[in-house]
Amino acid sequence: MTGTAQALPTSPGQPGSECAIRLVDAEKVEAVRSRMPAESDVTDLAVIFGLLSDPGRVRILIALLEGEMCVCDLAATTGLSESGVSHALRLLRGPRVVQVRRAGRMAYYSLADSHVRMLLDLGLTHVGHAGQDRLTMVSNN
Amino acid sequence: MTGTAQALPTSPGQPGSECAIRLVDAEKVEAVRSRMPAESDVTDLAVIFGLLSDPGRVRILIALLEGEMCVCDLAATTGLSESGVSHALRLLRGPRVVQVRRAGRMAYYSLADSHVRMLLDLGLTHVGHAGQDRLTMVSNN
DNA sequence: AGATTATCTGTAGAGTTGTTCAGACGTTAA
DNA sequence: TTAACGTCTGAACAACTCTACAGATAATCT
Repeated sequence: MTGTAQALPTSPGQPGSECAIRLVDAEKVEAVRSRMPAESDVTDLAVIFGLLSDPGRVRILIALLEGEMCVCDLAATTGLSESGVSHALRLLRGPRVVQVRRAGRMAYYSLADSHVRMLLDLGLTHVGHAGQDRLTMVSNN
Repeated sequence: MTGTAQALPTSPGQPGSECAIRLVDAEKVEAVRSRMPAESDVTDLAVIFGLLSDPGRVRILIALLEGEMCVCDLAATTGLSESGVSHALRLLRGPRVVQVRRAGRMAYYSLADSHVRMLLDLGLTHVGHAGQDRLTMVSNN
C-alpha cells in the first residue's frame, strides 16, 4: 500500500510533491504527529491494556483490589483453574502489574501498580458497575 | 456466579475435607465474590480494554484526543493504511468509543466517550509520556 | 454519462492468545 | 525417607486477531 506513490491532486500545498499519502488537513496532521508519543510508549500502553483485555485476568485484578490473595483462593474467587490463574499471574508479573509474597509453599499476590488500580476503577465506572464511587464523572453513552 | 454451593472448610488446613475447591481464606473469598461485578460487566470491561490493546488503535485514539479527523488524515498521522484505519474505526464505532460526522464523501471521526479519554490519559501517564499532566498521581514502580 | 474520490467491507492467511492437560519444582507433614 | 500439597511450567490445540488485498459503495466532478 505504501509503495504505490500517487501525486496529490488537490493538496493544499506543494505542487509536484512526491508524497504518497493523501491529506485533507496537513496542518493538523503535522500538529498531531508531533504530539504523538514515542513508538515504544504506544506499544507499552497497548500491552498494559492488553493485559486488562481478558475477563479472567480482570476478575483476578478486581479480586486483588481488596488485598492480597493466594493462588487457590483466586481460583475459587474467579472460577478459573489454578493452572489458569498461575498462567495469568505470570503475564501480570512480567510488567510488574502484580507482585508476589511467598510464605512457605503459598504465594500471595497483590497489586503492584496504582495506575492499574485506577484504570480498573475507571473502567468499572464506565461499564456502570455500582459500588465504586471514588471517581465521579459524567456518563456519556 | 450464583449457583454451585459448596461446603466451605472455613479455616486453613482442614484435614479430611471433601471440598472440590481448596480454600485458604474462605471468608475473604466469599467477601470478594460478593463484591465481584456481574459477568456481563466484566466482559464489557475486557472488551473496552481490548479495543485499547492494539498500537494502531491507540495511535488513532490519541490523534482523536486533539479533535475530529477524517480517515485519510488519520492514516497519514498513524502510519496505518486507510483500509486499516477504517477497519479499526469500525471496531471502535461498535461500542460507541468513537462517533462519525459525515460531510459529503468525507467521514470525520471523534471520541464519543469521556471515559476512554480518561483511560488514555491515565495510561499515557503510566508509561511516562510527558505532555499530559492533567491527572497527577503517585508513581509506584 | 463516465471518471475520480473517500470510505467501507469481505476474505484469506499469518500470527497471536487462552485453555487444558500432564508433569515439574520446592515446601511441609507423617 | 516418602507422601501430600501449593504453585509453576511446557506443550498442544482451538479460537481469536491483525493485516493486506480486492472489490464495493456512495458522493463529487468533468
